[in-house]
Amino acid sequence: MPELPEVETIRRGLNKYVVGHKIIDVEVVHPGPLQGDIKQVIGSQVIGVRRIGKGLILDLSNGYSLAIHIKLTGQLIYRDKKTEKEPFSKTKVGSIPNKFTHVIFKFKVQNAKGKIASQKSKVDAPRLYYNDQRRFGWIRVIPTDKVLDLPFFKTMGPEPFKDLTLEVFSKIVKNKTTKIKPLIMDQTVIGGIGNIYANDALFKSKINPQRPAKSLSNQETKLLYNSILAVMEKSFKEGGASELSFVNILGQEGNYQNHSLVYGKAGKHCPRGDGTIKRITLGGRGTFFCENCQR
DNA sequence: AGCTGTACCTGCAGGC
DNA sequence: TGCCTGCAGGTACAGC
Repeated sequence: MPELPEVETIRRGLNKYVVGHKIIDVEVVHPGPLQGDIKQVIGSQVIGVRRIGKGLILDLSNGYSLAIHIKLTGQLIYRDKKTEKEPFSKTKVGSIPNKFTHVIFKFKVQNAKGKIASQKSKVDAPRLYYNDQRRFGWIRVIPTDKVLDLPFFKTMGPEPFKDLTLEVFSKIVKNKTTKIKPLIMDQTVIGGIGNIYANDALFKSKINPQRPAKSLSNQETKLLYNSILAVMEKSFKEGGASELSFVNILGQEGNYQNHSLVYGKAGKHCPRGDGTIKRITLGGRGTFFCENCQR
């Protein structure tokens, strides 16, 4: 499901296909996810795309930004003349647009010299489709200089591959009585880790998810830190995890779910030894681990 | 302050 | 077959 590697995969896709485009129209099929005045974005150019934790920010030339959170089942799918023949997932997308399409952004393309290329009609315009099956996601239209004041971004913790160094991670873990799995999934503590990678990183580190954070030895802390990076790097290579509805910018599935270590594998044989993967609930979330080798 | 439980939403799996 | 229930998840928030 969408965690740091999935959202980063989408960010890279937006950077490749959407940055530089001018928004000429926005079709609102269902206004549910929208907050703020969406008309505000029409006529502006997409000048950059950022990711903060599991959130995305499209910065526009008119001083506004689109802050987007796809939560569990959101999708951002780009289509234009060049990409319309690319195959996309039949099971996760089906057709474009579909009954889960809430908002459609329509663009003019900018050429290498910075000129806006001519577009015959809005019908042929390149498009970005925002789909969301469970409607948990949101799109906020907000002045760029106010984006980081949104509580979700303002409280975001340090992130793997950015400012979450081993030293920072060690300080987070040290002295905390909280159970280690809910702790690393708390976005205000560390940005970007969700259920799949928390489960797999703890399995890789042979640490029981119920352990109080402060019970981890220095060696275990380092091992967990490296495991978080390792499972996420693996996921980047696999194009993300399409456990639920995740697809990339072209509507294609990732493959990490076929390589996950323990997530969703209750009752299955432990991939490392003689144990069986057990499922418990921790912090209200499904937690998968091997009692035999995670201690 | 920090924790737990629940709401949000809807497709799907499982039970009868 | 088909209805019904419960479950999944990231985040926000109420309540202890």
